[in-house]
Amino acid sequence: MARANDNYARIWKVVAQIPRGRVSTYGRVAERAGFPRGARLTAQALRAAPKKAKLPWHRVINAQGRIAIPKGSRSRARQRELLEREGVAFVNGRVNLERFGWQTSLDAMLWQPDD
DNA sequence: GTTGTGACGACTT
DNA sequence: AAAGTCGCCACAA
Repeated sequence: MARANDNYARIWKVVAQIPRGRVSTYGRVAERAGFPRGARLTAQALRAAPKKAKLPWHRVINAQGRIAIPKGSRSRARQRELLEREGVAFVNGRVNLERFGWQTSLDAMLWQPDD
């Protein structure tokens, strides 16, 4: 039987693959890690992620293109900073997933650094 | 063992 | 557009 920690590890592995300047969602990360409906697992895994792992945790946002961390939290503002620093634009507090969403297959084909 | 909760998300009212 | 409902997974009480 797989322990919880093993599941976290699978999530972390996927998160680590998100390229700089791109974002993914909790649901899509979970899906790619083998948990078709495990969006919440991704959230758990990221909260539990050791700093030592140096994961690009900030590249994971919700399916609405919004930062999911509760307002008022310190990391919330930090996540936005880190993303904007990578060139991810926020419009009305939202990221356009069409543009910045990490699409593994399409990435190789149509991702242009400029746009 | 049960219950409530959440950095979620798809669907239905 | 907004508010419920339900499925999912781990965790705390």
